[in-house]
Amino acid sequence: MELLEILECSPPLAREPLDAEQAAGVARVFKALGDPVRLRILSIVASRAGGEVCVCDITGAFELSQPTISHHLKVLKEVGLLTSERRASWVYYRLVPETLGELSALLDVPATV
Amino acid sequence: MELLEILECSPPLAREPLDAEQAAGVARVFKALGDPVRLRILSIVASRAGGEVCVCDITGAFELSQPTISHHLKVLKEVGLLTSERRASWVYYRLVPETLGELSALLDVPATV
DNA sequence: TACCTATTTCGATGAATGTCTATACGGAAG
DNA sequence: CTTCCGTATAGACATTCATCGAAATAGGTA
Repeated sequence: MELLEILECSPPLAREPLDAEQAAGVARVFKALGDPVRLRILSIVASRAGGEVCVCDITGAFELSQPTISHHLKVLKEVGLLTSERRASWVYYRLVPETLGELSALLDVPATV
Repeated sequence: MELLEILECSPPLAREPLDAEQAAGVARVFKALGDPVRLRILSIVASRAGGEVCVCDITGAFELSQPTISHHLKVLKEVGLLTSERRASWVYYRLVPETLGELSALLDVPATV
């Protein structure tokens, strides 16, 4: 169930085929990345200097309703790409760099030669 | 329209936010990766020593109908992850390592420190 | 030309997804 | 305690997607 564990146990695509369970876990994460809005949200959070972004900062960057943004944040959080913390009235989202790093390693190609 | 070009022009997520056009292009590729069957197909092709895989070899690895496999191959090909070549009666699929490499770079995190 | 085989395309169906509006929750301030 | 602000959830709707069976296409062979 722990997606990060599945990612850690999955070999790079170029080394050996994924089994069904690994593929199912990895696919969940990529599916979360397969939406333009979520990609932009993730890049906003990932590139933020302090590492934290308030939800209100994100909703301001899109023409979408607040619940829609909240839904996308939830999806990114469920697959382990983001975490959230509430402080006072605001909720701050933060990147989980380990998850992103595992994905990057999974796709890495060992030099085309 | 060239997805590989879009990938090449898209900065790593951790460096700067994607604009709408970049996000749309990148999302198409990740969406293609967001299916367990396609991930397994891609890993089969990517890890194959000779670099080439016949469609008949792929269908044998799944419990799915042959047209379904063909559909997934088409999706992977449309986003630039695979290419195909016909020789005699058989079609051989091959990985496009540049596309995978661009994706890996996009997700790369510069060391969490 | 006709035939065989491997592959792709077509049409349909049930499930999943993105978006919205309306509502509920949680903390802060009068 | 009541009200307000920011955020999350619930329900609904239209669209997209994965899968299948059946039919069509393409290469090679004779």
